[in-house]
Amino acid sequence: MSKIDKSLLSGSTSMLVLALLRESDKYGYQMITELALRSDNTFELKEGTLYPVLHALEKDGALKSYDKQAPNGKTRKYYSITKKGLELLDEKTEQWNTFAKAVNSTLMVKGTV
Amino acid sequence: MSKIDKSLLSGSTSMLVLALLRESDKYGYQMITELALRSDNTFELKEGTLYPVLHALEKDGALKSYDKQAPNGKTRKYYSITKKGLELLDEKTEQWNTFAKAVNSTLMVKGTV
DNA sequence: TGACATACCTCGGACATCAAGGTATAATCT
DNA sequence: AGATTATACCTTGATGTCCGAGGTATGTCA
Repeated sequence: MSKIDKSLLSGSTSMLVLALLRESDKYGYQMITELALRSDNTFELKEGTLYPVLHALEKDGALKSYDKQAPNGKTRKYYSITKKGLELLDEKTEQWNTFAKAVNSTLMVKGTV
Repeated sequence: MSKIDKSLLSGSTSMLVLALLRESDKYGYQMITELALRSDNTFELKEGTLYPVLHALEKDGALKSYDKQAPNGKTRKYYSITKKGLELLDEKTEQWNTFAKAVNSTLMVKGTV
């Protein structure tokens, strides 16, 4: 439903990807559809955004990839999160919580609570 | 304290500015110090970011500005939020809530509560 | 006098997002 | 059989945001 300003997404994309992979290994295309599904289409992550992010995370050692044949014959590139990736996720989650709290308290300047 | 990834801020800057101005008219320099204070230094809005944002919001009709002499002799440029700005703030706030909810639900994929 | 705080501003680089394009295979529709 | 759609990967170029670094100017304080 609700389309949100894409710029809000900025910086949180890699966090969301890491969060998805903490659950289980996934391949790129799957992450896009899953994110859209779970967020009720709030996130419509684009391929042009995701793939570079995945490559960067892998280069940083936060992810590892392996190819796997799908039942339909297509080759899928699965990603799994590493120990380093889990640590990065923790960091980013903490930052997110701090950020969200600060935004909310700023938005409520009217003291309306 | 906690420095957060500046990219998280992306897109929310104008929302925060509008929120501050909903409370009362303020001048640029003041917004920077107030935001830092209120957010416990989570937001360290830079001048190079703020001033262009203010100019853009004014150009869009969301803000109006007027000069006012400060007791210390310096001329301050105060901004006040317009009806259009209030509507914009409502929009952005709603988007923010949607976004934050979606992020949180994605982060909790483990079902850990 | 020099240093610092206040108060405004702009420019250029760095980075993230995404539209648009590309490649290739398989399934489905006409 | 041919066309379209879905799956699945990728890159490039344009755009937009943020900020470091610089500039201007006034007032205060040592």
